[in-house]
Amino acid sequence: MPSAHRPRERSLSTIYDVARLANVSPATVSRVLNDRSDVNPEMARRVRASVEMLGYRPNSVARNLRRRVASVWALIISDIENPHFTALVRGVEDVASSNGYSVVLCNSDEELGKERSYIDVALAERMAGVVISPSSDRDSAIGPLLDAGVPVVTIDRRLRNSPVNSVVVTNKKGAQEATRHLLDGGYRRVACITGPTRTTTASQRLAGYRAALSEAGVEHDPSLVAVADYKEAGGAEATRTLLALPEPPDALFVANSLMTMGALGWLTEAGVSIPDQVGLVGFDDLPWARLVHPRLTAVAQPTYDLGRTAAQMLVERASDPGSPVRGVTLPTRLVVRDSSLR
Amino acid sequence: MPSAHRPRERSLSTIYDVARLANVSPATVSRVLNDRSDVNPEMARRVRASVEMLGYRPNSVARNLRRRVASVWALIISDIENPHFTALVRGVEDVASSNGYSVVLCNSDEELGKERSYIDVALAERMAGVVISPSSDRDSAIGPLLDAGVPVVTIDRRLRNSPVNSVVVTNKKGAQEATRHLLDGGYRRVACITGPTRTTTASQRLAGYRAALSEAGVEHDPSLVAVADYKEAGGAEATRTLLALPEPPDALFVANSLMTMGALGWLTEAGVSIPDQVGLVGFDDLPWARLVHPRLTAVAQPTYDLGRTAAQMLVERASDPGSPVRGVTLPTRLVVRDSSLR
DNA sequence: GTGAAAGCGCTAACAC
DNA sequence: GTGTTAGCGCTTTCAC
Repeated sequence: MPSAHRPRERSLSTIYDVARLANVSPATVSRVLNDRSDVNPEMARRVRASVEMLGYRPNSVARNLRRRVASVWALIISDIENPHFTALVRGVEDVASSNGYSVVLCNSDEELGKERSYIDVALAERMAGVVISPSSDRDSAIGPLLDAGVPVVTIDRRLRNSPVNSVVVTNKKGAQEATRHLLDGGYRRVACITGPTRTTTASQRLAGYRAALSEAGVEHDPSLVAVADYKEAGGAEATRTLLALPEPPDALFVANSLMTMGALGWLTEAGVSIPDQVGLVGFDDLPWARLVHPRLTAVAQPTYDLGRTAAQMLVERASDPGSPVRGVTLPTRLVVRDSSLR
Repeated sequence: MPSAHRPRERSLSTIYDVARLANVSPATVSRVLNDRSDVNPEMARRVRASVEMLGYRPNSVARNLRRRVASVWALIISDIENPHFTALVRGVEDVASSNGYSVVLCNSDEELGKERSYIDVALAERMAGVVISPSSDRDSAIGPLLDAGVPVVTIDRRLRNSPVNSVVVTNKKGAQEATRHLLDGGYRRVACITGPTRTTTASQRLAGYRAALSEAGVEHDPSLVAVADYKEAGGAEATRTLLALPEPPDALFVANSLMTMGALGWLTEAGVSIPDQVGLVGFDDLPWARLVHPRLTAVAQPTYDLGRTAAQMLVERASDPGSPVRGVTLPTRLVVRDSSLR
């Protein structure tokens, strides 16, 4: 990792330049810039004029060093190409900006190494808070953040053994309803394609699938469970494997939208008719779910609220670091369309 | 904008703590941490052991203040929910990380105000570079970045009147091919739904559409051009308006994928048959384009390369600030599927 | 090769 | 109210 970091060429003006031009002390400039009331209006006017004239922009690096904390949050999501995660962003951003914070996004790509390096960045840059969808329920390295007293909230997924706030959805229940819906529709061999089992969403959705089977008195066939990577290609590959089974499934419950897209693509190209030969239900409802053929039945999640709630918990935690750890669970809703109705 | 920023509770160890424990000077610790060769191996060993023991993490804020530049890039994209922009991210990230930089994403949401505030953040945090898809070709406020000597590259879109590197695709040519394809297929009244005209992509794609019409000797009917917002709802609304025309179009060229999705959704719900009653071609090819019904004809873009190239130009610019301003244009490719073939 | 010391630009005591 | 001053944690001359 070469780092060709070199200082800037032109130098920006500092608070001292402004102070000199306005004929006041740097402290007064600082007071004006931070909207502190106890400044003579005439001085304040002069300061603002000087700021304008010099095109002065405060150096947050110096400010953060002095204040010991930046006014930026990191939002570390596990897959930038998954629309579910990008939809969360707005909810977080809205709450952040109304509380005076900026949000920077970091894409961990389901890789613990990248996740860790972004946690390092957040810590090293002294960011004011971190919202993270952890790539692993055990190995995510948020310890240093907690040690440093940085407010942390996990979103979409939980952490085991870590005392942090979290916002998730009813993963098990949603998966159970989806699977039950397939069984109720007369499908007999329902398979499940889930995600990396080190994520709580994957394990909970799998648990919901299993619960629906036993509730219906259907014997659980382990060969009908495939573990993939939450990505499109993984979903396609898992579908191929499942359909190649001696006794292939007649329905698929797929644990996220990208894998559902993969499954749908593979089935379509293989000429498997949906919902007749194979029924299909995915977790995550997205705009294109009603545009594909057949229109997809899916478990819808309140993504904006997920983001909003996580952000609110972060604000709460920042203002009262001693507040008890909470876990919020938001409801999912099964949206029935054509892919599961034969 | 309240800002409830308060200092951290627990305090992290500093370079002085490490120095004391290792029985060396802070300068030596700094040398070890920055991999400078001229340090006694035994001392280096002691330093590393102390770092380990204390769980010491360098404070980048202090480091950046001293070095006058951070090792982070800002990637300011205009719509986090547009898969085209999220696909760019990987290309930028890969090049960044192999050059020792981290990337933080900022979502400007096509709003100049948000864009400006993220530019402020990038500047205030002394970030090492900025890759931006400007929300406006004239009013984007990158001036302060250039004044400060921050390397800037625009991606996907260009800026008029600003001497900055840029990476774009053959917008006009791609749009022209798409429109020509519709005309060649026998469609006579081809409409165009474009994006905010203050973006170079929207104006170039519109220009390509017009070029194809005149090339084919088709008279240009201004009522067949709709300007929308590059978002799904806007595409649906524009489609509704166009189809309500006394002489409605028999084909649509739509300037981005989200609006194409909106158009497809509206047409489907209105019972308009594609491609028979109305032909449809979109700009941007996405995974779901082949899964929808009918399968979408689209102009494909080399998104990963777009990101990669922009990042490479940023590296180049950082190492040689005096290098001439360049504009790179990458090729698009028309992918013909069912939505345009009757 | 190593350490002492200055200083990056800001904020917050503290003195007036 | 306003100014003086110290210091946030690091890097980097400059002596040795």
